[in-house]
Amino acid sequence: MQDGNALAARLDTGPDEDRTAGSREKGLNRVLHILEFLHTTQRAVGIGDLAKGVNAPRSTTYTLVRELVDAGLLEMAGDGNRVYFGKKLYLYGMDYVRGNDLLRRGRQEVDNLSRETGETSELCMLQSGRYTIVHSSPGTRPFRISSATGLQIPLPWTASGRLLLAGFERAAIEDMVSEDDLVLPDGRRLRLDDFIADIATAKATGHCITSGLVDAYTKCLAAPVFSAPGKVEATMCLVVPIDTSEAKTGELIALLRSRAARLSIPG
Amino acid sequence: MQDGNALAARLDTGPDEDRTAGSREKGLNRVLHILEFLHTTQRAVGIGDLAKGVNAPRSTTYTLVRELVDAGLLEMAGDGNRVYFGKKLYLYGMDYVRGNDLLRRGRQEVDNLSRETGETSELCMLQSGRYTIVHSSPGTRPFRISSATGLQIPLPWTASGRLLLAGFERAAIEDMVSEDDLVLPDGRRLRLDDFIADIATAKATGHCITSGLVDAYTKCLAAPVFSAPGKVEATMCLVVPIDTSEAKTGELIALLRSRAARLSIPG
DNA sequence: TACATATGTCTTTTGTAAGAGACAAATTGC
DNA sequence: GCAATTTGTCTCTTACAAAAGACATATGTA
Repeated sequence: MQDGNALAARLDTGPDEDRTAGSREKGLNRVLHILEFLHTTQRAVGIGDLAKGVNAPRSTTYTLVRELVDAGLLEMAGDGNRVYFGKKLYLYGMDYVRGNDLLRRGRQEVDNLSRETGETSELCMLQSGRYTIVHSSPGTRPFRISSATGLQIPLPWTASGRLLLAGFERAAIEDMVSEDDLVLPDGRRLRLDDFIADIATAKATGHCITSGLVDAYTKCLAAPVFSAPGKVEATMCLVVPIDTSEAKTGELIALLRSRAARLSIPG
Repeated sequence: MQDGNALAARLDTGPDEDRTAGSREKGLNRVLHILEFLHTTQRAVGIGDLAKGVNAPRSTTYTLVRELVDAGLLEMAGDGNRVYFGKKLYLYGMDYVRGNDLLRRGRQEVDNLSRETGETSELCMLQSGRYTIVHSSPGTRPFRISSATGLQIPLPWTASGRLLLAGFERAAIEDMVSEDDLVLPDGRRLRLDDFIADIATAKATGHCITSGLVDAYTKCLAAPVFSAPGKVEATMCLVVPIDTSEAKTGELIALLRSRAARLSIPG
């Protein structure tokens, strides 16, 4: 079977995830990798590069790409031998939005919030154990704090991450957080226990503030959106300069909390 | 979807093209059918029903659904045994929008147009040989003319359809239009030659108006968006009451044309 | 209470799709 | 000009995924 994979052998309990690529992968898996790869590149990619990128045989990649293009999930990009996401995915995505009150209203609230405050605002969710920026609206500051929609960031780097994990057991949290996730961009290393303590605090206070975690210049304020009592379904957050005054920060947190509460299912 | 329409084009060396569902279908095909099925239902579906809906074995369906849910393309809906589109599809869809100037700006223009005119406005494109409403913005009229985004309508029923086919040869048009497509909702039957003549007219005049085609109460005004000289990439259209005056119609057509021109690639 | 119909999981079989590799035709670069 | 690389298509083999079906619960309904 999995002969000599460099990674440590796992107890069979784990649904051992992300293998970069194996021999004779299932077609569907290859497709999932292709989509994920295009999501990370954020641009049209040549089929050859795509094959390299997902570590799949060229012949297989050609076949799959053709099928996906025929189905409309992918489209050939302008010059002719590059592919990117297709209209079908856009349509399915809109279906998702339509069927999802929280997302639809959340997008609206986020847009409002960033317009009112002038700060970058985001709607965040847990996406199969990963922190995901589902929608973001840039502030009006000259230095835009960029964070693309769909970006996946380690949970411990964010204020939202602390809130999103509020309902989980320690074991579940350990599963979702890898060793690497605890290392901040500047090299500092969080202790897992500290992180878990932060989560408890966030749960208790009903909001979370982190300073200078992903970068040295910003503070992140987050408030939870509940889908049921105690169940954090999403968070709204604001990204503000790290030197924002105490008073102003408090004001923003209050605003944020009230908006997030609006989105929550009453209960 | 390209399923068992009796009149599938046999131009290419189709080995054994698509049947509604054969035995031992490829997993990827099953997935494509599942997605398309969910798109038509527009709601969460039980796995059993899903299996019936796409005419796939239950065991296979369970397996595929689990994989898709794990991947985030589908999500289990609230009550527990229903599935619908997942966040990943939304994210990919947003990627598509981001990488597609025309769509991004087109959505904007459509929203503006319907706000300014009070009429329902739509952005339409050809989606693998099918007419597709890519974005629509409802007007302010009490009787909303509903037409969901992503809805697929036979090309001959629409004004946009006549413009979208402007660049194609007769043979290509015949391939895209089935006999059934020529039968209007009220039972009337268009002649293919008339339709093709309409297309030529639309191409020549640079816009198209149809009255009482899909229903007896509305008129549809459409203008082309060009991605290159002569190449119609999309259309913008307005849906107005059928008794809208000549003068008002002319006004709206002029507005529509100018907005569509804005979207076109200059050239 | 039985009786029927759905849900979810597993095991076994076999038809076939994924992959290796050869090939011609473009596209590069020197 | 001639190599070196990349692109797109095609053929053949076999590892393995799709399907059938048995099984153990639910859920419904007469």
